[in-house]
Amino acid sequence: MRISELADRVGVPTSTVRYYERIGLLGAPIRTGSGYRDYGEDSATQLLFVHRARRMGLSCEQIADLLPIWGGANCTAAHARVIRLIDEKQAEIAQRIKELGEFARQLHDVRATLDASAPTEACRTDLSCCVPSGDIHVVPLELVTRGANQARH
Amino acid sequence: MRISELADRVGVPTSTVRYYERIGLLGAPIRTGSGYRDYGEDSATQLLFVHRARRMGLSCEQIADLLPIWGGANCTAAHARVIRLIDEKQAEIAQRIKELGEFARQLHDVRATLDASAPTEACRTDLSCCVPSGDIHVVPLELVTRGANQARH
DNA sequence: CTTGACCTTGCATCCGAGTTCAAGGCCTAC
DNA sequence: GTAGGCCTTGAACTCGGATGCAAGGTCAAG
Repeated sequence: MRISELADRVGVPTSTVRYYERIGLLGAPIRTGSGYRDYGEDSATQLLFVHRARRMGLSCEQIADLLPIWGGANCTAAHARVIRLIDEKQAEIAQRIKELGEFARQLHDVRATLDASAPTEACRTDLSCCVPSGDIHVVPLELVTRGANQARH
Repeated sequence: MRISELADRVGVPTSTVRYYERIGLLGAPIRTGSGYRDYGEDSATQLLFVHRARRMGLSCEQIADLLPIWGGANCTAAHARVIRLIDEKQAEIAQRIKELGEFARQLHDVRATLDASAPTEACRTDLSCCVPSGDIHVVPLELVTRGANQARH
């Protein structure tokens, strides 16, 4: 398939596809006789992975670290290293989720205060909600998600 | 307190403090006779909030949207708008948490495969783990966190 | 055989979020 | 009173992650 079809399927501009190829996040595809890039299904799968990973907040460099998993090159040597990388990424993700949960709880508290009190009174809540004293407990995911659903309907 | 003390307490460089003032994330403080910035406790509290929010992945623009909560200016008029903003932020956060959870699950699957199989065999797992077919279920937070703990010990 | 949509390359530009620099003023200790 | 450390400003610079542009090649329809 040509570059625009690939780009459309994954939902990125063609300029981004070329950029990812340039920085090594997407392998160079074969070319047609006239020099056009010609992609297969594997490219779509990989590009989708890269695109998703970017949306999760991983940097291009971090994604490049993860890609050898599917590269196949230098496979045996890379095995232990790749496992360690995955563990690190998972720890990072867990940390991010935890902090996001805390932040959501803070916002939830502010909202509750605003909701319950007269406008004029609520405005001077003085940031104390932002600097929680004592231990912070992780918000149960379902609680956060429920808040989101309320917001949408 | 002077700028370097404020910056040290919150853990950002002074250049960042001036930058936040410039783009409106931190109010301009009073000045000493000689023109030095002179901050009070409120500034420290607000700067801490901004710094935390940045670390959660909110953009400066998003943070600027949230700040009126504590601004006090134009209070009554802003009340409903601020509640809506909080709901939106919570929805965004919930979405981020959900996607991060999905991504963590994918990594978890890849890791399990690598762990269980011979290196040479695992290397050709062909990305199918990245494009889950069917519905994706949110990873329970505790599961993700457990993975992180395993990684650390 | 032309029109219009698509493709190629390299290079320049943009954006957010800071960081660094230059040129100079303040302040405290010695 | 001068050295060294902190402060001021505005402007320029950095960096990651793209995006856009110019100048030209390809290709299918009419």
